[in-house]
Parts: sequence; C-alpha cells; structure tokens
Amino acid sequence: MKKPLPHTIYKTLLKTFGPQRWWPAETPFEVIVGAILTQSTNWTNVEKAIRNLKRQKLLTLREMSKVKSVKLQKAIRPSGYFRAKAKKLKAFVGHLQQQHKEKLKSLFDQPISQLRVELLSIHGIGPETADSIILYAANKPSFVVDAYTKRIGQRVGLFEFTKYDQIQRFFEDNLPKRLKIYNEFHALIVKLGKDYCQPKPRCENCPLKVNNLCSSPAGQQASF
DNA sequence: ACCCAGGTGGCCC
DNA sequence: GGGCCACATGGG
Repeated sequence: MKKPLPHTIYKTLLKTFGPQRWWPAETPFEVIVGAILTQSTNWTNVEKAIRNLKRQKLLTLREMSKVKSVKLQKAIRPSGYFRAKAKKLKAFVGHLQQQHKEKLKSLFDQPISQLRVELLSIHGIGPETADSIILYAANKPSFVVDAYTKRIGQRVGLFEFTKYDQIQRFFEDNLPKRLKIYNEFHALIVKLGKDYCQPKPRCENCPLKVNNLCSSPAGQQASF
C-alpha cells in the first residue's frame, strides 16, 4: 500500500469528524492545569477534578499558590496520581510566581523554542505537556505527540521511529506550520484513537481503513 | 477480575 | 541512551 501523507490523513479526519474545537477549557490557566492532570489519565476523571477546583475557587494562579497541598490533593483526587500531580501543579505556579511575577503573558511572550526549554525545566512538565501548553494555552504552533499519535502513525505505516522528538519533527516537516492545523490535527488524532485505535485495534469502521489510508491490522498490529 | 487512560521522573545498567 | 517502576482513580 502507498504510504499516506500526514496532510491527507488530516483532511480525511477533518471531513469525517468535523472540527473538534480544542482545548476544552475556559482559560489558558485551565488548559495548563488540565494538561498536567490528564497525564496518563482518562479525561472524564480530569473533568471531575477541574469541577472540584472550580467549586472551591482554586482554579487561579493566586489561589493555587496559596492553598495547602493536602487540600489541593483532595480536590484533584479523581484525576489519579493526586499526590504527584498536586506537587506538579505547585511546581508550575511556584515557577510562574518566582520567574514571571504570576504573569502567563510574560512566560508566553518568548520564542517557541525558548518557551519549550523553560517549560521542560519545570518539575512534572515533559515534552507532551509542554507542547500542549504551547499549542493550546499560548496559541503557538508546536506539534503535540501523544500515545495515540505514535500508535496510529506506526500502524498506518507513516514512520517507524519511536522517540518523541523524531515523531514531532516528522509531522512538523510534513505539514504547513499553521496553528489551526496543529490544533485540529492533534484533537482529531485523539478522537480517532479513542474510537478506533486502542491497544486492541477496532479497525472495522475506522475512517483511515475505509479510505484506504491504513494497512493495519494486515498482520502488523501485534505489539504497539 | 482484568485492562486502560490525551505522561513524567527517578533509578539502574 | 534505553528499560523498568511508582504514581492512583474510575469506567468498560
């Protein structure tokens, strides 16, 4: 089968599923909190945690900085890893307080590469969380790679490498560097992943299969 | 009773 | 640089 192009896949997904309008949040700060809370966790659990934070008026830089860790832990408990994640949230707001006078604008007003390095220096922020923050909170084009992106890309036959930076480079090199495309594409990949590309594949009605853009599971779906 | 979710950091070799 | 493991809740 011919190797599909990222942009072809993007157009197919957009036509099939329609615009996803990510990130589901009301403010940039809420995007950041959600990005940390959703690490290896179902989004519905994150929604419960976010609701708790809102009800307790903790979903602001100032309040999250002041609140006791144990109280923060209890609020975000439904999102799992609640002690680890409370520490990560504290690390982020602490960094912003000390380095940027609590101003997100100050953090975001710098080149993408510089911003990314700074985010990665904060405890609990790895490459995917950093890129999610850059893309969906700062609104700058940095392609997000998650577990679905890797799995789908490999099953479809787009690439075989596995390292985050390689996969990100692949998409950025093969797509117009546009905020709108990076934003929608990642959201569409998550939608496709949830519906059809779990560890146990459900390829029957997958739009990529229907449109002849995927060769899985023709014998290669064994391991990832 | 499993299996898994929009990862990351800390160890070990 | 790669391979494990802890971190934890809730839904299928």
